[in-house]
Amino acid sequence: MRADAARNLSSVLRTGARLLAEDPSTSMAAIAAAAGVDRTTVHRRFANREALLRAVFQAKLDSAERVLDEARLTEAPVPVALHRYLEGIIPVAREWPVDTRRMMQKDPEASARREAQSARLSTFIQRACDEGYLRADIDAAWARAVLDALVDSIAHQFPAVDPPQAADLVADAFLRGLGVT
Amino acid sequence: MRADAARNLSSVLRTGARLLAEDPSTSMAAIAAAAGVDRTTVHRRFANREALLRAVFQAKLDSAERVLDEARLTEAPVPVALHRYLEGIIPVAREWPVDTRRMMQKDPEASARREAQSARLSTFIQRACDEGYLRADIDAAWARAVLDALVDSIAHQFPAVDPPQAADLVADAFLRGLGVT
DNA sequence: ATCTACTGCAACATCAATGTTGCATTTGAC
DNA sequence: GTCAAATGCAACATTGATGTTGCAGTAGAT
Repeated sequence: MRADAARNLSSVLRTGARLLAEDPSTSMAAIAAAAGVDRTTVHRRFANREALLRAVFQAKLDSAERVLDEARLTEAPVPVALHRYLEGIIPVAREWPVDTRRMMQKDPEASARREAQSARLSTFIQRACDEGYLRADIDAAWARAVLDALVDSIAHQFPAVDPPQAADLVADAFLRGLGVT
Repeated sequence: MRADAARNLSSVLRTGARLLAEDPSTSMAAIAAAAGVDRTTVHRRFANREALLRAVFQAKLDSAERVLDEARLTEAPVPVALHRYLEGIIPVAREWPVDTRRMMQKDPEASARREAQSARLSTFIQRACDEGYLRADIDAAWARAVLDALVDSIAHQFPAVDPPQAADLVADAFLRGLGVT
């Protein structure tokens, strides 16, 4: 039953993330039904609705953190790291489509983690500026926002584009749009 | 009192749009309180919560339609029309930050209007492709998504940037990112 | 000054979501 | 086969949001 429990928990989290992304006010009953488990089972795993949300956020943050680690944002050459980051983060955005910025306000711990990850990416963008991959007149914060927007767009509005091609599209639009080439 | 009523109604719509953008499940009580009117007054104006949402959407669609008209997307030169559209649509996005795509599912009439407006913009993007302002290998749907993403980003994450400068930033990133220049 | 429309306030009914508990049943581990 | 953990099911209490109504007060139009 250990295996069953783990499988169900994971299913609830993924289903919950999907439904909550479409409608943040989705009821726990709807999530439970979509995940194929009873409503009370969900309540036994997660004390509150907030606890469920926290678990979803944590799962997304875990995945994102792994991507940031493996992209080697501080060591690898900018174009290489950028592409590796994109190819990794786009599936994460698709699997956990919840908007972390909006929904984590009431979870200070998760917010702090998110801030830390955000800072890592901002540092990378700054490095791209410093090393001349972006035009000198480009504001780093704007560059950062553009990158996030492109990722969200390709991840959610073009789910059929596979990660490598999606990464190409985003990197191309980003480096051409704000870069020197 | 006609004047009072109209002013209060407008205030409720704007306040509601702002709160609903932050949290789509904001209660009518919270909206009424933020707008400085009694809860029952809101219920007297809008039969349902859905009616309130419809009114917000309609207000946004009205503003957006005016922008589309005045931009002369089919007649003016592409760069001119683009800039005029951006300078007009960014304030609209800021004043009505509600996400029309997600929240209008249950309002077929508003959805249809939104589709029509979306089609006008898509047609314009297609013209930009045909006239050589965008690279030949760029998918029109992707270009459209990029433009929307840039507008949302500058509108909501950089509220301090005034519309003309914001339009410059978006047009620059868009035309450089996907264009031939 | 009067009338009308609008508002705030209080009270009420309703409903959906949340969260809890007890019990029978299932299922994997040993 | 036995045991323990987990689940489904039904029932219940609680809470917050929604929507309604009656009444008194208020402000603008005439």
